[in-house]
Amino acid sequence: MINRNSPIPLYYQLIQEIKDKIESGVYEPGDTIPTEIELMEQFDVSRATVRQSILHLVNEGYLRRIKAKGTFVNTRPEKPKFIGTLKGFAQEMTQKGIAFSTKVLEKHIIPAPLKVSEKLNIATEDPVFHLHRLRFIHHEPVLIANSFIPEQLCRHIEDIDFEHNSLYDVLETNYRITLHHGRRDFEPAMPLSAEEVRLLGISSKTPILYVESLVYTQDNTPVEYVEIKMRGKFTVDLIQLF
Amino acid sequence: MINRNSPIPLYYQLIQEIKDKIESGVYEPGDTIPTEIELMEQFDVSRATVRQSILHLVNEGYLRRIKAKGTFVNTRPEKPKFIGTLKGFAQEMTQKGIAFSTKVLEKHIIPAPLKVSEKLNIATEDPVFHLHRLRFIHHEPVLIANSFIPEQLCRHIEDIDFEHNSLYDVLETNYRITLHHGRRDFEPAMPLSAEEVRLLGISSKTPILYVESLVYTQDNTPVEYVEIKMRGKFTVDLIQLF
DNA sequence: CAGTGGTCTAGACCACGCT
DNA sequence: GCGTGGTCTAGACCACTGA
Repeated sequence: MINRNSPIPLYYQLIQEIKDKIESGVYEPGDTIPTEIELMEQFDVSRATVRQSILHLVNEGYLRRIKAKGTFVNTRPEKPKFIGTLKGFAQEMTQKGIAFSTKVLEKHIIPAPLKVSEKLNIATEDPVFHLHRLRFIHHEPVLIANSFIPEQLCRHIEDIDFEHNSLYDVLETNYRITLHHGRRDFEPAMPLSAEEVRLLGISSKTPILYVESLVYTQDNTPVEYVEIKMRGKFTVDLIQLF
Repeated sequence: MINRNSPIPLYYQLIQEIKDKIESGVYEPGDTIPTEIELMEQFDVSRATVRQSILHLVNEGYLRRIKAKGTFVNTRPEKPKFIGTLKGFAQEMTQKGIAFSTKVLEKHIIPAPLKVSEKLNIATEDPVFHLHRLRFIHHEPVLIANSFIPEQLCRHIEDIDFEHNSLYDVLETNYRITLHHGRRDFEPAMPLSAEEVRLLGISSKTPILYVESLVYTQDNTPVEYVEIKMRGKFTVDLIQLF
């Protein structure tokens, strides 16, 4: 079951083995999985390796450990309540048949600022591609996006015309980078700079929506970190306390 | 700096050391911390112990590691955007000067159901105290709460009168359990059972607010898992896309 | 008392970034 | 080529649970 000649680390293979058995129902929620000793023998690896695998799965919420009792299977973590699709602005608009356009404000390789380097898990000052765009719907400015991509993943991307090409298309087509998953954080905010107010054509007292997004490839490499500021209004009916 | 006679594990002492230096600014965001080898020598522990400490801090977002480059300090994670206070219903109401009352529907030690055992990090079927309450404001039923607490933490709690005592007060006063932090998840829902509809005096088509809450002591021991269903309405002005 | 997970040590080899 | 973190081994002792 475990292949020692594979370039895939043993602990990672073991994670997959256990995950598979959980997802396929061999191990059911509430069951204990085999003890560390048993797993050592089954897969002929050291205890430290077994522990590395198990602790990883505990961190991901698949398992919980109780001292002197065993390692228990959790119910599959529910999907996040609000799942968005991993679409870019262009895709979204095209799909809805909405006319849009893009103006590129900035397009350079720069040394990664601290915050960006943290998000992309690279060293501060490592080169990143910075793409700063203003996007329009029906000729109305609605959205400012600041994207950052490690330059290592996309050499010479700064030569591409992003007024007529979508970023996600370019990543997929030119660099064979397929985005796999990601996370977006939404937060209401007030415009921070006069430039934002000017670009979006709003008053400095208009609240905007601030979105931070980080997307990854299948193997969990961070690809794009993007900060979006957009205007508009949105009403949600929530439920209330009193 | 590290005390080998302390009952506190070495790796945990080391975590505190590093965290302190981050929080006090000795290590600044973007800096590298000492290498694993250097930390081994500084604190005279093995590399595995150093790694255990560092990986813990990576998991908590304090550090990030970049192979062949080093271990970097992240900017302090911002506080969650919406911080609530860790108050119970009774405290909240008293503070606002609102008249409220409580009816206990159920009060027993039971074997922990699967979901509860996972939340409280105990084994399924381990004994837990189950408290099922209906709470009123101005004699109107508004809230159903199902609380679960590991029985090990609160022996004989089932003998206490919870119509005139608040749960959090009892935990603090009788059991010396001080709640330290927690998390609440809010979610709109429809009433699931006829009982809920009846108890809350609502129609089965009225949406309700479903809240899951898990609170911990300072040392991260889960104390109370509670599921709340409440009625009411709530309007939030969010910002909107288009 | 045996078995579990929790902690810890002292080694080893590797891939990778830098210079 | 040197130094970094990444992976891995083969031991050890402990505290706690449950029979």
